[in-house]
Amino acid sequence: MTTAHELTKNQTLVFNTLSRADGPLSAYTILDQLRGDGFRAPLQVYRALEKLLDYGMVHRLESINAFVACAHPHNHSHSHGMTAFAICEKCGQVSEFSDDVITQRVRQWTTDNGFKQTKTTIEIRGVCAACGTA
Amino acid sequence: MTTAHELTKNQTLVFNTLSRADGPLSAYTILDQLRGDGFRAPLQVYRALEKLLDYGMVHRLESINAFVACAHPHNHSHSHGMTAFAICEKCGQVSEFSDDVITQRVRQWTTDNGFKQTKTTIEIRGVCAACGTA
DNA sequence: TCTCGATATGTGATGTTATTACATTAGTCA
DNA sequence: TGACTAATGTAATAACATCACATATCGAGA
Repeated sequence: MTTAHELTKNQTLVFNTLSRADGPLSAYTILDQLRGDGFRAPLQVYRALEKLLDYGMVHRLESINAFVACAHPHNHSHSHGMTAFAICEKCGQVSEFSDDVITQRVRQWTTDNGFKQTKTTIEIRGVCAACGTA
Repeated sequence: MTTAHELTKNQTLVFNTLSRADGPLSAYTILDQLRGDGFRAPLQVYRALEKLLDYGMVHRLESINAFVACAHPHNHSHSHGMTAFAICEKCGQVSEFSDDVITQRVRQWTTDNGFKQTKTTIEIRGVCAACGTA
């Protein structure tokens, strides 16, 4: 299951950019950071992101149109659980967590309602502890 | 508590458009539907939506950049739990529900982590019962 | 080796979503 | 009236994402 994916050149560049960043980046920010490496067009970024999302190495934050490297790189122990994100609106930091009870309750609802789930987004917006006390 | 908000002309037009729709609409779709009523620019829609979101009469679906009239018109009191949405990718129908356990678990995490939550998004993408059996 | 097919890449144009900036209008109230 | 506030009108632009088409790269057979 946990295959180590061979990344292509562009995928590697995009993934490294996200890994080095200390918060989520938009596709266009990634593009700008990779101009020096020959990137010229948005599609180069979006295509790489698509694969990285497939591989589970990157997450998309729907509520801010941004992307972030997965916080649990080689640990897929939570891979059948849904991942939730807490996004600080002050500093931009994202905390990733997974809660079995939430996963369970969502599954409960989908089962009860015959809904075939493909992807679930859970994003909490607010102010993180560090920014809240500052 | 549940104040009936006086809606302005544009807010009323936008809200009625969303209410009549049998699924979520994008801001630009709303705009097109209201051209006959004098709407000319996106901002007219976005400004109305902003207020309607404030009033809790409309929800924004982050994962599809669209808006939908609240399914529970009367008691929109914020003290109730977080609202989750199941969005069918076949027919576009949205089911709105609220789960106390999920609300509880999210609050638990935010409390434990000193995160001051302002807004939470829970969106399930997939195929609804009707489309799944069809 | 050559050719085929699959995958990856390059590039410009276009489509879609959202905001900024500034002008105008309408209602409230001292 | 005048001054203040909320709502509206409009153009331009910013931000996010995809389409269409050309080219390149690489591995599996003939």
